[in-house]
Amino acid sequence: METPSTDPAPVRVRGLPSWLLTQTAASAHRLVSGGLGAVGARGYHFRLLATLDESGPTSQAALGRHSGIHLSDIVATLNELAEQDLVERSPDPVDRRRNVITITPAGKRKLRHLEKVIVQVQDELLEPLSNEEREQLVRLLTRLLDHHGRG
Amino acid sequence: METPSTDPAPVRVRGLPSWLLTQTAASAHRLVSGGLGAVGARGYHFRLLATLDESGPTSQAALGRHSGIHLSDIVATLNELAEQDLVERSPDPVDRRRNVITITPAGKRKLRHLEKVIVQVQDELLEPLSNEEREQLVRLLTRLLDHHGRG
DNA sequence: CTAATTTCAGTCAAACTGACATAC
DNA sequence: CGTATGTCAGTTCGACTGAAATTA
Repeated sequence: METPSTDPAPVRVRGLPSWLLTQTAASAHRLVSGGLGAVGARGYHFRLLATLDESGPTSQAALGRHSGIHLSDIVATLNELAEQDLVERSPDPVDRRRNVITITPAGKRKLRHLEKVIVQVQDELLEPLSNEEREQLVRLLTRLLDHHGRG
Repeated sequence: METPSTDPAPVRVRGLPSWLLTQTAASAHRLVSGGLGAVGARGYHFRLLATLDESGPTSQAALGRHSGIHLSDIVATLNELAEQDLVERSPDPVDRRRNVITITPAGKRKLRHLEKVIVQVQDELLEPLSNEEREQLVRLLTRLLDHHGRG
């Protein structure tokens, strides 16, 4: 129920980059989930709304390519967003396989709200680091991400 | 099935530390899972065996405190490890609530094997970074982890 | 025919919750 | 009594798989 008050891990584990990454990611996930959950959203909702807002109306397949979210999850997440009238699904007249997904005004409002939450969470997450250190971390992680994910 | 060949994320998302962390952690998890999965293990197995090897025979509750794994997951993971004779569960004579968990010789052999796998994976994970950068990353993540996780 | 798009029905690992029986 | 321990059954989120139907 509550945080146990002891060692995070054995020596052979706690120095491992992969462990440090997954653990700090778990912290980040706790913070993000907490923040978004407090306003009835979760990570995929934010990521999809942000992707959609940036790309303009698109197909679900394109949404998948631009968000890094799997197509099957796109379908499910869009169902949830559409139910709240944050996005609109309409058939594409020029290609009848496709749906055109559009973010609604309510969706844009929600997105702006979620963005505020997310920004606050970043600050909580990075609290112990100076500005230079934060930038350093972002640069290092970006390099790792650029390298993998083209695999 | 295969990697989509496009943008990882929209601008408002791809600079977020929380997103970078969870995505690099996902890469790390893919690599670790792949490596461990190839020898029939997963993260909890390695972490528990390592914790156990370091602490010597202990109770499950202590194991939970020292590994950062939830008690309920400890139970399930120990069931799996015991089934493969990598650990032994025996009742504690001085406190009959407790089980004393001991790593077996086979468990130690397995642990040594898993360690090799894990070390290789670290190198794959950090490939694009210099040694100094790797140390930097480890320091920054450790600071974050020390800060959070104390509640 | 092949290829792209959407949908559905799953799996999986990790983290976590709540309840319960037992023993200290 | 309250607290610690072990067990079980369950959820959540994110990532992922496989298959099917439709249309280009």
